[in-house]
Amino acid sequence: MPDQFYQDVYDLVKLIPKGRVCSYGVIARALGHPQWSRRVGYALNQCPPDVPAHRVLNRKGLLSGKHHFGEGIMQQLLESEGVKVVDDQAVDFEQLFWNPDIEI
DNA sequence: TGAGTGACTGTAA
DNA sequence: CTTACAGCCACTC
Repeated sequence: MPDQFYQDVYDLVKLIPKGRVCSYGVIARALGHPQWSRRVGYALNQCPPDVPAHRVLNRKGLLSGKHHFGEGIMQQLLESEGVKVVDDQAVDFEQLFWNPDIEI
């Protein structure tokens, strides 16, 4: 049976604008489950090709999932979209942050 | 069934 | 401001 939460995660991540970033907890909260952040990570672990999971970071702006993308792939994707990454962290993370509750 | 692990977060110090 | 701890859910062995 399809997992609706996973689908909702994918749909929301697809809505993240190019060059913007978001966090697992915010996505979980936007879907009505503030404490399912770890589940969001598992959902993104399925990693469908049409889901820009590289725009999803942890709350510190750290590229938690870079290891799952491959060596340097996640950072390279972010850099190509204009998001500068230094020491596995997004520069101006707060400024680039995309809040689905407000900008949806 | 229970223990361990992980792409997390909020709060306390 | 950073670091440390506890809580949270799902999956695997």
